[in-house]
Amino acid sequence: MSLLDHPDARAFILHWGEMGTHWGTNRSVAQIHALLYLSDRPLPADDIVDQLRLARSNVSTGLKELQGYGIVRRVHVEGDRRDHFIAETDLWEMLMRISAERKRREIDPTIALLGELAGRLARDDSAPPQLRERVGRMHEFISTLAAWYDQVRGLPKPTLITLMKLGGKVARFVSPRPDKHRN
Amino acid sequence: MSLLDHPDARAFILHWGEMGTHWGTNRSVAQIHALLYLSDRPLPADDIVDQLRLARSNVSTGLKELQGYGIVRRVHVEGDRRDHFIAETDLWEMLMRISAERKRREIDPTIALLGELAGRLARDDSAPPQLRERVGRMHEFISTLAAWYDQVRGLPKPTLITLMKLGGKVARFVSPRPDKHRN
DNA sequence: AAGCAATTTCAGTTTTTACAGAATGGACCG
DNA sequence: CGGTCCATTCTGTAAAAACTGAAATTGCTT
Repeated sequence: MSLLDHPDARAFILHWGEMGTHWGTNRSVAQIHALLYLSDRPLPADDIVDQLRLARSNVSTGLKELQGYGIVRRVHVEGDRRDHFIAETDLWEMLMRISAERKRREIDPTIALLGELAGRLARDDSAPPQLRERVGRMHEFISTLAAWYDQVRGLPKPTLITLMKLGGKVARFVSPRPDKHRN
Repeated sequence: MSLLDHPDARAFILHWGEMGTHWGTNRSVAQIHALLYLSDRPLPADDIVDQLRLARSNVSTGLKELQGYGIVRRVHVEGDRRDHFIAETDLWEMLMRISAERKRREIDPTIALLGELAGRLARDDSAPPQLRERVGRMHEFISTLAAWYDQVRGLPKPTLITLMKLGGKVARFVSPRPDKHRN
């Protein structure tokens, strides 16, 4: 008896798949992830094929991608030769891993490029001034965000959760005198 | 003389366009945005067409989308009947608007759906226990993130910038005793 | 080391998305 | 009002992405 027989599980998986298409993967990958997230036991690729009606090859690729993000892992199941897969169920962990990986793949190279452009423009007298300024600001801005992310990411999970629950109240701790920095 | 004649401007726009494809819009929209961001004066749609070599219709659609995110606005230019457009140059503002809009369009409906599913599952005795639990957790998790976002978003910009620069040091303010909450 | 089961890779197809050009709509001017 | 200038919407096409099924590879098992 399959999870997908339950209409709410089905709704979850369909929605998750749709979300995927807006957030950087394709439907299949997100659906595979959703299915594994809901499953209470490791699933072999074939089960995923059956439940989601995808081609075997597609599932293989999807699993590889999910493993690349570190949110799915292969496990061995007693008495079965086939690989089985389980999803990370700690949602903090999941979020952290996805964001770390996307930063690595997309943000870091962007920062590198912006740094290069900003550097060159700073020395280029013929460059339009607003070009120099705007590229420079973009570089600085994204670098600042990235640095913040790296630091916060390093905090212990319980601290993060506490901070999160604090919400806007963290503002109490910063001096009410705004600095003059402008981004 | 066009911005795109400058190789660094060109590189910026091309890269930004590429980023767009990974972060929820298409290349054209992101390129239009990049061009406006770099421009020191309001541009009419025709100029965008000429510089980026896009169809007029495409530029029209792209501008509409960017205005939908609130990061581009129409301005009137003295003695010219045509609409002109400028991009938000405050990057904080830009980030805030994009994230607020995406939350509104994608996250909020997801929370609503998850709430519905979680509610129904809680009452459904026949539901597999891990299904109930996992959907419930996902709902709780995303709701918490969203609430955090809404609160932080409301803080004055200078406070946000200060907090950001503090980075991991904010952790100093939270008691080192971890709570037992698990997400 | 041959045979089998499972997985991955690859080439071709389908589906989806982005785009151009044509057609339509609307404001302003004479 | 009729014409011109812009902007937008619509429709078919081109480009890109996702997916399939077949072939190739890996690696276990005897």
